[in-house]
Amino acid sequence: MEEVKNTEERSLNFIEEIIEEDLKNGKYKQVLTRFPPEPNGYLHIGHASSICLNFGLTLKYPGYTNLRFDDTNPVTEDTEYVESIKQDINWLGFAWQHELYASDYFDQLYEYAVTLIKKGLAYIDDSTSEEMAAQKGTPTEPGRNSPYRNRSVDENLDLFTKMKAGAFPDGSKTLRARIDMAHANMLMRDPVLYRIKHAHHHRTGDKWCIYPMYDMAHGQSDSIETITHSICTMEFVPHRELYDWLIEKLEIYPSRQYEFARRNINYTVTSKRKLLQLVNEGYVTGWDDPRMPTISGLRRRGYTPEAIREFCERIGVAKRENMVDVGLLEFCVREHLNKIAFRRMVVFDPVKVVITNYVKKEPGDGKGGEIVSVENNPEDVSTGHREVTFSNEIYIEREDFMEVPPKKFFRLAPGQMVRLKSAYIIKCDEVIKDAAGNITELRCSYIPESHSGNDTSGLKVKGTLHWVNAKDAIEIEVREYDRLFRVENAAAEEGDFKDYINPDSLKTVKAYAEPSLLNASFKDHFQFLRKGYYFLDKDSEGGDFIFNRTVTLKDGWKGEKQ
RNA sequence: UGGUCCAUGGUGUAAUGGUAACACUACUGAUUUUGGUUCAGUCAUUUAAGGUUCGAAUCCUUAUGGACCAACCA
Repeated sequence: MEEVKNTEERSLNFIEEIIEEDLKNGKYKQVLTRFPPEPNGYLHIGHASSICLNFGLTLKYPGYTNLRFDDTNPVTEDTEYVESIKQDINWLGFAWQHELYASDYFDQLYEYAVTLIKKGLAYIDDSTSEEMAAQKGTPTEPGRNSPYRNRSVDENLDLFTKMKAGAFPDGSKTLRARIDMAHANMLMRDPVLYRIKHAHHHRTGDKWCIYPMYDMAHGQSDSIETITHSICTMEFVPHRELYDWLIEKLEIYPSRQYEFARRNINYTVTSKRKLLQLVNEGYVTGWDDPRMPTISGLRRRGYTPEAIREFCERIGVAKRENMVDVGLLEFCVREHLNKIAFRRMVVFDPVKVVITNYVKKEPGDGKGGEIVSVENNPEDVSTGHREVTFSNEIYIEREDFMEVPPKKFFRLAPGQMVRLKSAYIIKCDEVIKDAAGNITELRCSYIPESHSGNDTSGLKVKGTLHWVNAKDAIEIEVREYDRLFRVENAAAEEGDFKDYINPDSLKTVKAYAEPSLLNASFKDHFQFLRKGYYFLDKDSEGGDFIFNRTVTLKDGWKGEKQ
């Protein structure tokens, strides 16, 4: 008898609940969302959450998602950012329905402003920003009306036309909504709708010298595109009242705004302002520095879109303050990379091992040695095997040998045996040191019957080491990255957040690798056995091979602590 | 001292008035030719106090704690 399949449906997040309700009661037939970045910086892991949410929703429900650049502030925006944002969204695996810009709507937005003026709901204010701030009041005290608040509709229309025509200098006038200077919501105290900026816009060039503010553009753009669910982060909650007010007064399509809590991740910062500082002040090499939490940084570091999407899925969507452990992101990337990464052997800090009783001459290269076969990925047998040369001189990791080993040291030590991955079991017979007492060489003997795959020695060893053949190992550069900050939440610490940067976030080392790494490409992710996951860096060129450490392997060994 | 939003293990989410669930982390143990992977197990009376109810994480009240709001930024 077949058991009833217990397909435990993943529970819905609060936005999905709203959508399912809207769909069920016929409020909408399809769901339209938008991802609205401002092209003034690169996308980061926090944006990935929003991207996965917005695009994910319309993959799950009928409808589509627009990409809309919120480009209403020409002085900070640039096409470089537009290009990087498009690339990052694509790389994450999402496709937008329409590529749009708030600046596409500047003419319409201007008409909306005129409508408000005609309705007596907006006026031209000559107050300076300081005067305006003084009039604004505080959260606990009401504000005062601007002396320009009661200009006639005709005068306002005339002034606004002249503003558009360029008759006034920057900052000399604004268009303000006429709402209520005593409103409990500070944003409703006659917010600025348009300001004068004689600045070149990345799309509209010099056509405009007045630009709408966020509140005058965002909801209206949503409305023009008939976005049904306009999803943003919690800091926009107070804006919702203004969002709704403008839609109501303008009598346009009623898009609705919903807010969720932005995701904070420990040991990093996700604020475009702070990330820009790190870039501009040289703390990192660029927006795509592998230490950056940007999508481009993560990509360069070796993260995969699958891992990032899985991460966003796992952290979910909610409204409460949060601080996600970066360990979860690392788990997600290890989980994916474990399935797809090619295993390779690389020795970082080599110590030479001479196998004194090894006399094989094959395969006849004159140096002695043989070829062993090593699986490319034990998690995926379809990836097959590769050939690696073995000889009487190899390198192993210096830390894999201890002259006086602690209790559960399963690696090499005098008189102790270990297996060399996919090759033989060896035993350490003698330790050679230089005058200063540094170990320069380990003399070992191997067990001829212990060849991997057809071991008849009957020996059982606890440890298996990675190694490279000293006679053909290639030299590579490895960039070992660690968390960018020493503290979980640098932004919340005393003083400048940059004081908490981890000075050891990058260590560049030389390492010795098996020659198969010469074929590495940007399509491949690697696991350097017993070390971590690595990805070719774009700085590699000519004969240079540079690898970024994506993440270490989980290390279950407690070390020497007894 | 105004308004708004939020409060469930160390972390992130679930439970939609009916036995607090899942994942990550951590710690045990098993398996392993990666101290990886895999597998098994351990870790909370839901911020507090009242109330409604046969029954409350869920509804109500109060308190407490946190976040956000006074750019011509978004």
